[in-house]
Amino acid sequence: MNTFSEENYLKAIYKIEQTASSPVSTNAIADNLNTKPSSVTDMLKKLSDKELIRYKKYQGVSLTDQGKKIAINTIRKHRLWEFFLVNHLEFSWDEVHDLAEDLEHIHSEKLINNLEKFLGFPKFDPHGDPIPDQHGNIIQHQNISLLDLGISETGTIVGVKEHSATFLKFLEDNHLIIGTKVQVIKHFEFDDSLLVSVNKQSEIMISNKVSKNLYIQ
Amino acid sequence: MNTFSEENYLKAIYKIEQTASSPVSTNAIADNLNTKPSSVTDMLKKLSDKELIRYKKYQGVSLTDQGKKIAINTIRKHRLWEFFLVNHLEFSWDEVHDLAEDLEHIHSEKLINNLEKFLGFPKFDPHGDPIPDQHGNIIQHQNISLLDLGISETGTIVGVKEHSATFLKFLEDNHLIIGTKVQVIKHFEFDDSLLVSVNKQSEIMISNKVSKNLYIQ
DNA sequence: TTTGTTTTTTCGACTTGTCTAAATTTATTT
DNA sequence: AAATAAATTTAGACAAGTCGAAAAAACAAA
Repeated sequence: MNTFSEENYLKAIYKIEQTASSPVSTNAIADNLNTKPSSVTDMLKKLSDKELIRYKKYQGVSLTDQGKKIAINTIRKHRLWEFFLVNHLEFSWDEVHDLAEDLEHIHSEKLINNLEKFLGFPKFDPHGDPIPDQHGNIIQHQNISLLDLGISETGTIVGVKEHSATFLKFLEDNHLIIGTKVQVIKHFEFDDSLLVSVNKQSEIMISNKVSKNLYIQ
Repeated sequence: MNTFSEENYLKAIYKIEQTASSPVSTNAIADNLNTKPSSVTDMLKKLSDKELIRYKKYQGVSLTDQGKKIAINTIRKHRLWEFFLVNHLEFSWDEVHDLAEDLEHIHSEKLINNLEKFLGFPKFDPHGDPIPDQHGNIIQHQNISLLDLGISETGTIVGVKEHSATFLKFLEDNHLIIGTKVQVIKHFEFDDSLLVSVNKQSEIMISNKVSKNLYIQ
């Protein structure tokens, strides 16, 4: 069985692999985990010995199949717990991350599989991120942001790129939650802000920073 | 915030205080936690520095109000999680202990209070142990064992003293679960075994070891 | 290509929690 | 009360995970 710390490193490497290029650098991991490069190097040796990553000094790392499996399973737990907290325990989507960060390290396959069944096999967590199934299969995001929409085109909010509590609170305050129908009315080129119609009821000005962090379908 | 280990020590001290006499000895704690007396001494110093226990060398320990509060809160979490696992996630009462032992260390008051509400403010866990409320109040057990019942007296099983999986499985196999009505038919003095009527339907021979570990009301 | 900068690793150190072996204190027994 | 036994503590050691400072490697640039 792996430690909390090992799981966090594997998850970080997985996430960096998804966005940036492989192999993953020591500094990128340190940034992601708010730890120091020297600590990362130490852990990389350990993970390499366990054959959870491929690692050559100064060359960066990539996950092995086994490492990837653990990373995805950890993400699966995280997202199922988030779903549980929001849909059954009255948590809001901006306050579940840290708690799920702890719960994801509870080691019991039976627990997580039974929880998944109890929840009705949800496919997406409260932020619209896909929940991997028992075998590690994930529905991949399209990653179309609101910024990609042309004038008068419509879409539905299906996820967020940024997960900070402040951003999520902002969205909730402005009724830009998952499932909301939006239509781009105007695009102001000088700052890439958008005038958007929300659920055909109201209109709102959205900054570039917001629109690029909203996933649409 | 306290570490997992600190919480386990406080819980152990609390449990020993309940059964045996105060002050609690180093060896008793070591036995309870399957650790060595020298490790216990180290931790006692730490807990004493934090004023969670009263400790004088060679004199044993007792919990301070603050230490007791943490111990009870940890037990509260443990029992609420057990209730959740058995009543919502299809776990049986003999397989939840170790898992709850991990979940009880998740640090979030909101989580546990919302879980309690979701569960409908249960008063007893799956083994019949009382669940402390948010303020640390506990319904105290009567601790009448089946062995205390006289001939032809009846009672209802409300709890178990022993929590091992083997004992719990034995009880389940023999339909001696919480809520079962029992009546003592015969008492065999040579080995203190009992012939017991179960739910007025069947009769079963029960050894002394079993009867003294069943709580009745 | 030689110098300078950034990235990464090594080294020694610290914390937490554990252990064994030895020393000390308390308890028991004769 | 002295001797023995039991319980407890001390001391030194170890593993995990982290860090800062310094060395080494890789990269960039003049």
